Amino acid sequence: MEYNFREIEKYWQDVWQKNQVYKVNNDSSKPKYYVLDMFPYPSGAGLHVGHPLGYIASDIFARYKRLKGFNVLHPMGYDAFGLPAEQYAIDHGIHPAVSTAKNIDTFRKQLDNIGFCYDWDREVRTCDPAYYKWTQWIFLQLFKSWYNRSSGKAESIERLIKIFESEGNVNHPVPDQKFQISSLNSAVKSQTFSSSDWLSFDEFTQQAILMEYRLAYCGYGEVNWCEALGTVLANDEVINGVSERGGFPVVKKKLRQWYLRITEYADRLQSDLDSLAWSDAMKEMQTNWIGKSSGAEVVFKLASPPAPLPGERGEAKPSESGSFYKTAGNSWHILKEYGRQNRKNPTPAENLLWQNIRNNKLGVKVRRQHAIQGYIVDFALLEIRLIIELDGEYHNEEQQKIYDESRTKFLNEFGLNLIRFTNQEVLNDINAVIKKIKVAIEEQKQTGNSNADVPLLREEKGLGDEATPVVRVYTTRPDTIFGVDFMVLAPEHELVEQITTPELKQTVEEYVAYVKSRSERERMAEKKISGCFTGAYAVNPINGQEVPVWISEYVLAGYGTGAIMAVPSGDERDHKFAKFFNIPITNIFGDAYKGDEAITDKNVTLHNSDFITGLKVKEAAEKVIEWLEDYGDGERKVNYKMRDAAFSRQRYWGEPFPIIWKDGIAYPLKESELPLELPHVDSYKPGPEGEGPLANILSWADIPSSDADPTGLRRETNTMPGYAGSSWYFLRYMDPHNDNAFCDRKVSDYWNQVDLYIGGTEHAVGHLLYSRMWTKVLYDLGHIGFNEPFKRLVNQGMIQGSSRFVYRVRGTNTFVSFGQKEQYEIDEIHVDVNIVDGVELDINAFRNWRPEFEKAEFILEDGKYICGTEVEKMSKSKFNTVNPDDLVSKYGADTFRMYEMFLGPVEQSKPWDTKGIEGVHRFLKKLWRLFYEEDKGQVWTTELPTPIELKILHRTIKKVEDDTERFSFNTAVSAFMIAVNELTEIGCHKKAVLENILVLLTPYAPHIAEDLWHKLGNSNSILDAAYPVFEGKHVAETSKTYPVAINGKTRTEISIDLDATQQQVETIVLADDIVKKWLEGKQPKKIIYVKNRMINVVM
RNA sequence: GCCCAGAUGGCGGAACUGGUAGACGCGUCAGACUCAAAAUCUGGUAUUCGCAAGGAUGUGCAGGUUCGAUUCCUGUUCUGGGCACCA
Repeated sequence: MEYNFREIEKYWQDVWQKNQVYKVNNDSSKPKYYVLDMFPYPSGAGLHVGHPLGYIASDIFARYKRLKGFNVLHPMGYDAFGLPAEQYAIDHGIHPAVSTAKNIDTFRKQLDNIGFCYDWDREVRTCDPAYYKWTQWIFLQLFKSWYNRSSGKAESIERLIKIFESEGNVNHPVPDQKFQISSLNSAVKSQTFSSSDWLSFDEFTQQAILMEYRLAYCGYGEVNWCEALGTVLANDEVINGVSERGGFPVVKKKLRQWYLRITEYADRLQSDLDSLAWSDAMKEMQTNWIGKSSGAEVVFKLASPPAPLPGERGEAKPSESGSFYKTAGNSWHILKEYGRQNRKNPTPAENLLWQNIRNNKLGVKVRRQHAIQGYIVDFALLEIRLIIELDGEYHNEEQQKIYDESRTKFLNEFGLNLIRFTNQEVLNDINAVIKKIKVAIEEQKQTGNSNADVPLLREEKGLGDEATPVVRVYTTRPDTIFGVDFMVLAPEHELVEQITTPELKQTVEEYVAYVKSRSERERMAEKKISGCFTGAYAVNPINGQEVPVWISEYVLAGYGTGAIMAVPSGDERDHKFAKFFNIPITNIFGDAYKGDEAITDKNVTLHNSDFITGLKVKEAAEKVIEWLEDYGDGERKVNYKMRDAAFSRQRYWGEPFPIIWKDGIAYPLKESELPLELPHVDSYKPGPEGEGPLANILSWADIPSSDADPTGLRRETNTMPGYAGSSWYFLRYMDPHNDNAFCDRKVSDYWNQVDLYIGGTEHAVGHLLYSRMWTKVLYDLGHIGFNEPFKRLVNQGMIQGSSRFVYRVRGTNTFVSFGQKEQYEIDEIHVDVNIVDGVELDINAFRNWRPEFEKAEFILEDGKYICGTEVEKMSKSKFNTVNPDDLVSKYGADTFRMYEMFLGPVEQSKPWDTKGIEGVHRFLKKLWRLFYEEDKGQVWTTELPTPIELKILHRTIKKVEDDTERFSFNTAVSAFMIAVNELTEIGCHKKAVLENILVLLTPYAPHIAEDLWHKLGNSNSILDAAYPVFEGKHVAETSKTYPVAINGKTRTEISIDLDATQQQVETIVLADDIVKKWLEGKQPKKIIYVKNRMINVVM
């Protein structure tokens, strides 16, 4: 009886299906284990050998866990929305739903071939309305929530509205600092409003404000717009500024877009990484993506240009925030300077109070000696409009009282409340004073901001200061502030136009236009230094130094404030920039700075830096931040590199947004109206102005008028991006048929987190961050009971394609072999790897491959045509894909599974090579022969095993179990081979040994294991057999053959008892002839003996 | 440019915690069986010097730490993945 794998595999796959052996229950007395694969995008090319690598690994682990007694959830589905299906539809006129369904069928057949243990009852498809109903539903939860920074979690927008109604937004500032509430009836646009402000706003304004808080929100963002194709392009589709298809120019265009406010979760996404069993590399990538940095935001005022002589310059250009070139009036500067002096010389009481209330100790920002409308107040809590005054000594009590009253009255008119303490009160019982302040703050929060007509205070400047334009820069190195030599703005910074002097206007505009034509990646990758002076100067707040303001593409608008203070002596890029443009460099590192390289070492002491001279980075940074906060010229700031996630696409094949627009307000659909199904279209052309194709379907997009809503309702015509459906699919598998919830809470409580997630590193920052965020939102809102989706993550490597090339002599039909290609003008052509044996082309197969090559002529070398090779991504267009079906039909699923594992560690990327598959196939045949031989028939027996056989068995149990646990599947396969080789060698055919080997083998080669298991007389399925238990006694050794090295070089081997002492070992070693020879009669310096490892004689 | 990973015989890889470098498999060479082939089996196979015994060299490259380094450290080269609209 020979190993007829085709028959066996077909038979058992049918039996397993009939008996529904892979069906998983949501309740079980066994412990649960959830093994998940990253589900595939069902591309038209079908499954290639790279796909199953991770699937086989997870299948092995799932089966292994099942043998170990777990209730294992191991599902599969399809990430079925996406660009390629739509592009296919544009090119071939086949509807994405049709081509996707067809592709899924192919994938399914291919997956079934390999014999996975998926519970297919739980399959999900993201493009199925029953599925995306819940994607839309979760989107609505995001839309209807905001992130409460006080409680640190997502909460319902209803609650936010209640807060606004009762206290305005003083305690919950707008997340986006750039946002200004334009409807505020005030000379000063602001981010802060009171409860009465809120109540006075019209619905449009209220909704616009709420939009600034929603976790899913609408804003404006730039897209790649290709006028010629009339469509928005993915970054992928843009190459060097032109479209991949057709090579048409691509420009940036601003469009209304949906976003997810993932930045609010930055901190939690960062800190919760600690709880995950992911590789350090993966955590590091996410950490770097989130990019948390702490530093300072520093306010640089723009230097006023020299006062124009009368008549020399026309009217100064007024700006929106007041008149730009006009000074604010002399009194303001005098007051501010006066305040500054006061701060430098505080009274003891002031100082004590300041130390106790500074820096958010009250939860409210406090400024001291702050100028407001002609007065300097001692402490100003501008956010909540509370002033704390500390009275000096009473020279004239009566007069002081009158003065205080008038001052109080005056400030009250500006909506400011006052509390007052005496010096004595502060000095005698500071705690009582703090207590009173806290009470006042609470009261103020409850009742404050009642005077809606009064212009709002701008937190950063106070009243009276509006006219001076400022640039805020973000820096992670505030300690280097004395080394600032210039400032650089991102070319798209909003102030650029305003500050550029007329002489430089044209140069700046040209430079900005150049930068706009470049992608962000090109800008970052650019080695050449470029930039442009604006003609403006900014004042370093710390030393009053005026520095030139430049623009350059190396400063990105999206990061920090889009502006940097450049410190050439302390930053590599700033240094190169200064050298390139000959900007004088201030050295703040003394002798450490040699003039040719910036000093980025953080252990260097600062020089030439006023009050931080002599300090090191950390301490100096603290002092500078303190100084900036004291003087109101900046503040401590935590910054993230991560940006909010763009969540809309101008495409057809994605989830429609359950949103209806009316008069510029987004209204969510009711839950009962979900799913909002994707309408059928016949054309995939984009809508006018770059909107998605849905905009063309007026019958769908424009909602018919009715009496209740007479006009103006229009559906959102963008669709959701690919990662929408994949951000939560692991939850749907738990409860895939539930029509009342995305997943029943009881069920998600049972299955809980994914215990093992296997997928590629290419998802390190996209999918893996988004699904973490969605999980956290669902957790915050109480829909699930865990806040991380994937407990353990294993990254499978990429199987690359090994491409083959032929070389056609240009303009002919002649092909030259690899060795002679240098002698001709040639075109390199990808050739199908399946018609190349190694590097030798099958010439006949090539002629038959495509009609155009039918009459091909060849110039051979040594009678062969040798192809060129290159390792590339596996893709249909490169003709380097290998179809697993071919291998399965030739060698069987068990061989294929084991070979994929045998290739190397799952985590490692490697090019595919089919060559070695024979070896694995031979191994399975050899295994079979332990049971049955062709001529003899059954050879297995029921004899009792010998100690040596048990040793082989138990060594294998240990090795395979350990290797499976640590995902070292390639070495486990090797252990099986060793076991079978050894058993063959000693002629062991005993059921007692072989049966156990079969159970160990089940996860790897389930078909042959099940078949032989039954042939041994078992009637139950091996899938639920008991995993063999390792017993150390069978493998125990009493002695070991030690390698003996002389001076670290192995010279001989000596067998020594394991319980020998150092003394005994030394005696044995020194008595050895070879050791004696190498010692040449000398005494060894020392003998290193590591038990069970090695011996080293040092001379 | 930035972030992450990798580099070991002709090839895929092994060496798990700093302790015999090359397990296992492919390929290849020699042999057995055979009219022959396939299949199967046996033996050799890092490079190099040597008839052999034995020696030297060797884990991308250059250094360092250590009795001992594929493993740790510093620098460097190349390859792969990602860099926000491919999935």
